[in-house]
Amino acid sequence: MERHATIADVAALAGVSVGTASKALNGRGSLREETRMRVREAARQLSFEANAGARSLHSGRTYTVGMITTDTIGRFSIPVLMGAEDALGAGEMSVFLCDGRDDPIREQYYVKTLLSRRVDGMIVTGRRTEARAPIGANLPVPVVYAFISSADPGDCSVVPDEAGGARKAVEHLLAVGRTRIAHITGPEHHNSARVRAAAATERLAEDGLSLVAPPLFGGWSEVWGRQAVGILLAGRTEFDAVFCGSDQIARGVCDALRAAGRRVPQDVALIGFDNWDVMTEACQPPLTSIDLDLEGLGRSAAQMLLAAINGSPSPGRHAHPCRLVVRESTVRESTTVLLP
Amino acid sequence: MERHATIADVAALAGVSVGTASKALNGRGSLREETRMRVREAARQLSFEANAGARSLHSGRTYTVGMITTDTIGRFSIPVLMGAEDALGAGEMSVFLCDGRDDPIREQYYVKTLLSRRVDGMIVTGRRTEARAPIGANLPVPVVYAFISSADPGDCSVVPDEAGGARKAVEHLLAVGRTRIAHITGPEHHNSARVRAAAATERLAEDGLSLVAPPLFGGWSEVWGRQAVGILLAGRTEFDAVFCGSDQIARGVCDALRAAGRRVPQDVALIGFDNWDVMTEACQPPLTSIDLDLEGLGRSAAQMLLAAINGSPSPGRHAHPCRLVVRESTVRESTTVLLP
DNA sequence: ATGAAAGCGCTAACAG
DNA sequence: CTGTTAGCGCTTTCAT
Repeated sequence: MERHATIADVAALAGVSVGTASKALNGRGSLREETRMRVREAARQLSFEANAGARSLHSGRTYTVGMITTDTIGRFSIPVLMGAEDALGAGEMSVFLCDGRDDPIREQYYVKTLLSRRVDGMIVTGRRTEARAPIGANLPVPVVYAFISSADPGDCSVVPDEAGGARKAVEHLLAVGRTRIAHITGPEHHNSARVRAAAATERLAEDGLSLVAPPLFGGWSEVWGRQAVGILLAGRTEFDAVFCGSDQIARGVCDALRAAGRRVPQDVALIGFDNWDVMTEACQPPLTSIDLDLEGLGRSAAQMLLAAINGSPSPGRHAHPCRLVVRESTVRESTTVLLP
Repeated sequence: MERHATIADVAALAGVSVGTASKALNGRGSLREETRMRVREAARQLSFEANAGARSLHSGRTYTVGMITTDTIGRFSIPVLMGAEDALGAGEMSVFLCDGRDDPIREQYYVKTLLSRRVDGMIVTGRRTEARAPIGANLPVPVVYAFISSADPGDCSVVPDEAGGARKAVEHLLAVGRTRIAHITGPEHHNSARVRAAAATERLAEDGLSLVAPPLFGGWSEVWGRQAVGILLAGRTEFDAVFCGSDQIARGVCDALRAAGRRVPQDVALIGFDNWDVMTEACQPPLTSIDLDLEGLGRSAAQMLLAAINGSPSPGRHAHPCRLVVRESTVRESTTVLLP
């Protein structure tokens, strides 16, 4: 295990001063081409990599951003994280990852750590779309909230347009000729469940319609989806479509409907939410769903952060549009189609 | 947005020299308690956080490790990552995350980036358990491979004991009285599929038994699980248990068996692999599975890295044991039981 | 075109 | 007990 070479080692090997070596390596100043090459060769030979910490003492920048997940890293934070990593990587920035584990103490510890490492900015993300307390007041670096949002309306937050997504779901069901729509979703204390239910109701009202029954709030799981169908069938309500708050619920609904002898989509059109491949593909038939475009959201958040770092912040709450992805649970024989 | 305060600012505000301020803040040297408090108070007032980069110029350490995923971050790398983050966090270390995206160029770029940032060590992980080319030769910092392994047997790799896991699965089926066991698994070109199939076969042979049919290689999906049951039923082979290479396959198998009128577990005992909650919980009945303990694996890898950083490397390949998790797909009416 | 020297923020000797 | 000084690795004037 070799030691790290310093620029002094390189200079010595090339027979020049450190100042010259620095210029040669960074393409500054005016040097003889021959000298430049000699230094470059020495650096290569020693596997020299400039010490970023020392370097940032001058530039004041670290080309690093911190990413804090408030709760545990999971299915929702990953795509956000990847999208952000993508956009930041293009800007030659690295990402520090910090897993908050729903622990405010841990979170504050990480904020301090990131600040001491002089990150150029921070992205805060999490599993729920609920607004949360700002991660700190008057921080010396810009912060962007992605997926979750900050309770301070002056902070920059990028959130999925869940209401818009729910409206798209309803519009699609209407477009394929369904009017007797039921809604099965997650726990009422989840912001997402409430927002989506409200938006669906509202969109139906615009066409003079309403849900065939009040929204069924429960859990986000397949098990709940199956139970909910039981409840729906036990009531005498007729329905020709079900809009579900998650793909897992939809999958459960689908299985239960089939077990009860109802065909999807002929008798009942079915649409989920999240566009989670594991569920949409395994569902019989494949499931139409609403995609949150989390990767795009993460990318967008990162771009706003980069802009803020460069002096052009985008304060406020930014809604990132959802996408409808049509599959056979709403339209027979369709090949998969993406609509904007 | 305030600027970062320097220790000079703190010293000035407290009316002492920077040297004294440094000692006060780090608890070194001998200072009057009053002075120490005065400096601390000044630091607090200015929200001073020592510049980690400048600090590491002296210590030579950054208290940072880099984590590179060879392929994209996903369901398998997350728990590894979290386990590692856990163990490293306890050692006051931060994690740099780099997403390799299966691109060797990208990967090498990240290795350089991490080295220039003077990480104290690196963890390399990925989605497949296959051995991969070392990430670099003769690097100046220790490297541990987690989940995946390095092709160089001298490198430190921590991998799940998949063969042991497959043996546990078979032993459990034998323990609940099944002897006519089928095996449905992923693509044959996947190392995991081959290893698990071979180990299952071998374990049966130790009891003078064999699989009722050659392993059915296909995909890792539910769809393939359902298809495979069709194949199995079309042949005239009798079977009283199915060991599946993944939980998704098992879930598909379960659905198809039920559709064919076979009861799980009465007619056919069913066991999966991965212990992925989404599948094991939604399966009817809940699915017995083999848990790779990826979080423990990540933790273990991180501990080895910490040890290596402190001068005690653990070269070679280390197998991390799998755990059997019993649910109702193999045992009726059981509450969930964990076996070692 | 090149070298010498100052300084980024911090710590650690060494004086006083 | 406290201040001064040197130096970590690098960049950037300013001389030469």
